Amino acid sequence: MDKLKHFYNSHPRFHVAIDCIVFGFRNGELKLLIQQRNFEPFQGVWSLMGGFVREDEDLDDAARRVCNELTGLKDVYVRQVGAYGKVDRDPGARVVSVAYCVLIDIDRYNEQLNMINSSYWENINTLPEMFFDHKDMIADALKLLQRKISREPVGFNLLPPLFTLTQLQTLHEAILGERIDKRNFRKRVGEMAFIEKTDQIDKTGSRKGAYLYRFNNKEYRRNPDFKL
Amino acid sequence: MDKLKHFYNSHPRFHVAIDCIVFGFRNGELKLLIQQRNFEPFQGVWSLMGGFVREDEDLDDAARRVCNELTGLKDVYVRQVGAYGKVDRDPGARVVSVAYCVLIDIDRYNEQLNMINSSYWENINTLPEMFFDHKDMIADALKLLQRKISREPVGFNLLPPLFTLTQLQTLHEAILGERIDKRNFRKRVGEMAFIEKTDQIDKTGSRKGAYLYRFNNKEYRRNPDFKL
DNA sequence: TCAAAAGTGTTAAGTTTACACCCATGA
DNA sequence: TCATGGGTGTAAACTTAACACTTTTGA
Repeated sequence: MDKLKHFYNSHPRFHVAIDCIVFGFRNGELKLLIQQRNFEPFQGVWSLMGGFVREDEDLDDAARRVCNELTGLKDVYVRQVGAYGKVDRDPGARVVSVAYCVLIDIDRYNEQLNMINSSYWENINTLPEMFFDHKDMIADALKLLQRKISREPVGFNLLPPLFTLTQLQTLHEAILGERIDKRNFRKRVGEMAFIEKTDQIDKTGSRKGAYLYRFNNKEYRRNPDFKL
Repeated sequence: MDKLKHFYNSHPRFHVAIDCIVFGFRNGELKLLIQQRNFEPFQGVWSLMGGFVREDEDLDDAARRVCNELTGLKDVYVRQVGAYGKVDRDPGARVVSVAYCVLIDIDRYNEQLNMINSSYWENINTLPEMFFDHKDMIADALKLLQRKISREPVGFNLLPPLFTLTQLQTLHEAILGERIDKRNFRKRVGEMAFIEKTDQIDKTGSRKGAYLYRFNNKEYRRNPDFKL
C-alpha cells in the first residue's frame, strides 16, 4: 500500500476550479452573469463566477454548490462544458478549471447579490474583455446550449413557469442568433403536447394580451419528442 | 503576493489524469484499445489507457503525449470528452480524470505494444467489466463520435489513406450502430468533391475489386460541406 | 382611431427514404 | 459457372421554408 501511495505522490497535484457560465434571459436578450475580480492580480478584470472544488466533493456537486453560492438558487440546470487546463491560464498557480453551463430563470435572481459579488448581467453580444480563457468557455457553453435548445427542453429553465410563445420564440432566436418564422415556430410548438396552453393571459407584452404556456415535464417524459 | 499564495494554498489540490478512449476500425468492427491494470489495487481489471498530467503541460498536450506513449503514433485526432470527478472514483487518491477521444488508423498501430502494455483491441459491443467510471467515459466518447461523424470529416482518421466506399460505409454503420442504404450513402459521397476517387483498385475485399478513395483535406477546406 | 403585438394555413421546394438488378472476377 | 461483393437511378413520402392578413386593445 505504501508503494501505492508513493505511486500517486510521484505525480503533481493541481487546484481544480469550477467556472459557471450563468445564462439568463430578459427583455429578449440572452445575458451572462459576470463578476469583477476583487483581488490582485488582475483586480477589476471581468471573469466568470467561480470557486474551488473541495476535497470531499464530486465535480458536479461542486458546480451546484458554487452556483448556489453565487445565485442563491437551488435545483438549477447545470451541465458540464469541459475542462480547461492551459499551464499558465491562472497567474497565481496551476489551476485546472471545469466549466459548467448554468441556466436560470432571471426573475428568481436576487439583484442585491450583484452588490455583494460585484457582478452584473451583461448581454452575451456585448461582453467586455475577460480573464484568460473565459471567453473560450463562454463560446463553448453557448455552442452546447445552441446544440441542446432544439433537441431537448432546456430553454424552459431560462423562462418563468408561465411564458408566452413570443417569449419562447425570442429566447430561441437569442440563443441561435437568427430570426425564426413565427408561424412555423408555433406550428411546431402546437405539435408538442407537453407545452401546455393555460387560460391565463399576459398583458405586459402587448395591448391585446397573449396566452401563457407552461412546460409539463411529466407529459414530456411520457412522450419525449422534442424538435424546435 | 504572499496573500495570493496563501489564497491558493487554502484550497485542496488533486491529481489530474488523462484517460484515452482509443478507437480503431478493422474487419468492419469498431474497436477500443483497453489495458489490464498491472498494479494493485484492482490488478487485472480492465481500464482505459491513461496517464497523469505533468506540471508543465497543457491538458491537451498531456493527452497527446499519453496517446503517443501508448500507441507510438503522433499527429493523431484527439478531442476532449469531458472531466470526471467523483470523489471516490480512484481507490488510491483523489483523481480528476479528463477523458479524450482518440481516433487512429489501426494499420499504423504496432501490435507488439500490446505485449508491453498488456493491452488489446476489443470490439466496442463486447467490452469486459471496466474500472470505475471508464464505461461512462466510453459511452460519452462514443456519443461524441456519433455526433461528429455525420457533420465533420472525422471518420477518415479511422481509415487508411486509401479506402473503399464499402469500408467507409461500414465504418459509419459501426459507429452509428445501424444499417445504411448503400445507394443513398454513395449518392451523398458523390456530392462531396473532397472524397476523391483514385484510379487504384482494392482486390482484397472482393473478386471484382473496388475503387479506392481518398480524403482531400485541402479540397475540404475550400468547400467544407459535409453531410453523411 | 391608430399603433403594436397576437394569432392563424397553405403551397412550393427540398430532403430523405425505399427499393432491385446487372457487373466483374477468381475459384 | 457460380458465389461474392461492387456498382448504379427513380419515385414517393416527408420535412422544411416562405409567405400576409386579421384581431384585440389601451392610449
